[in-house]
Amino acid sequence: MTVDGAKESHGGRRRTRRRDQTRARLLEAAFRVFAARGFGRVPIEEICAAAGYSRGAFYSNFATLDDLFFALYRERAELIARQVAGALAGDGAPGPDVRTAVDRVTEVLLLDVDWLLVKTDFLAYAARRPEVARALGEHRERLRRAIADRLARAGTPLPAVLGDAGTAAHAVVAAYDGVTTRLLLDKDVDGARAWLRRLLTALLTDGGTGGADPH
Amino acid sequence: MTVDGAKESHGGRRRTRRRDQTRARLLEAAFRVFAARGFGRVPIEEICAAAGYSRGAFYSNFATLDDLFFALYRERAELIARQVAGALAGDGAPGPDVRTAVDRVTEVLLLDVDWLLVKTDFLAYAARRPEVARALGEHRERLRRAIADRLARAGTPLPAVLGDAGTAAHAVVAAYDGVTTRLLLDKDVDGARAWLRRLLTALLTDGGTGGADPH
DNA sequence: TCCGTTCGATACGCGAACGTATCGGATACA
DNA sequence: TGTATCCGATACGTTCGCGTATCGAACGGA
Repeated sequence: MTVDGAKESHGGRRRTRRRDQTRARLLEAAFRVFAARGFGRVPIEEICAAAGYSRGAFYSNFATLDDLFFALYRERAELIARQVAGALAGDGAPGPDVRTAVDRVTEVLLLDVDWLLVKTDFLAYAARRPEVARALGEHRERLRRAIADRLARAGTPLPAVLGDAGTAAHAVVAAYDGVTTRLLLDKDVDGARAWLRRLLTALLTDGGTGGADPH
Repeated sequence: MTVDGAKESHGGRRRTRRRDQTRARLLEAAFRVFAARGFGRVPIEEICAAAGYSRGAFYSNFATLDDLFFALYRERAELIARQVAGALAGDGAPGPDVRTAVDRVTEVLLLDVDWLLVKTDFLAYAARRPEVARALGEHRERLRRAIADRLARAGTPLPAVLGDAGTAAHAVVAAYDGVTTRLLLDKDVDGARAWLRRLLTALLTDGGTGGADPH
């Protein structure tokens, strides 16, 4: 066993400064490389090279490439989740209606195409590994809950087809995922953002001006 | 150049029966293997083994693994597109309102999780290759057009937020993509289908019973 | 400043997968 | 039925990437 840095359960580690830095640099480089080439087509050495290290550094910090990938996803996903939650929580002033929430979320999400690329790889990865799928599912659930809370707090009533705030939150996530797919193909971030806003508006408010009654 | 079967521009090929069969079998096997393990983690030999052939057969029919992957996607996508178009065109009797169309599409789509897996891989693949992205984009456009036509033919007016039928078709595709993501994680096909129907209903009809007016 | 620990670079052996070249058997066509 | 052609199996050599073992250097604590 050369690898022990992968386990963080270590009680009395002594050196940490340099190690943490290399680990962080490896993760950062991995993000770039994965985004550019796709997970699964990336040899370990390429990441090390991008980070300015040798394979020795990698094996000292991670057990396997999957390990690194998982850690990378976890780290970034956590970051995004905090951003979204923050944007949703800290939008007190303008009034708690749904539209402002939509605007907030739309601004925060869909910023970084590279992240969407990596996220898609991770989805494909997780979809074939029940364990990972569960972890990813839980993470998404946390996000959904934040959205549901925000929607519940809103004054505007939701369309009946969607039902409660929880269901509506699911819809929001689905819209986000849907827009992601399109964005990955045309790379038009601004367009995607506008389109997401439109979708969310259509979902979360009664169509309004549209046409006559249903039926 | 051992490979020439990859190019179909060949004017006077002489043998075709056996060749077509092995090609088909290779594609079929590739589908299974890709679905199970994911493109990018699959050695050529594994596909050949699953098809009951040796590497020689592969190299005689395809230039590279990417080649096969692309051909595979193309074939299956064409199939699905025809199914969807068929379902949309051949629903004359029950009346041309949007709800029946939604039901039709919902039944046809989301049948095969394996296909969704491969499709996701292909998305990640295409997102990094402008050429492929364009091809995939065109394919999706054709699908969208079929949906838009059907929507335009429908009696029911669409919500104003979505605007014309073309935009609404975009929304339909987005919903489909969104539901796909969820389905890949929880593998609940029936749930996904019900959820897709709900989403589409919410998108394509004015919420109806929901709440008061917007503003 | 000195020392013990740890980190990461280098060197090594190994196995996997690749792509080509060759060859025997199968196949369409006369 | 004969035969020229094609197809796919087998047998290479090579390259790539992996994981381990070893060692010098960096670092933190006294």
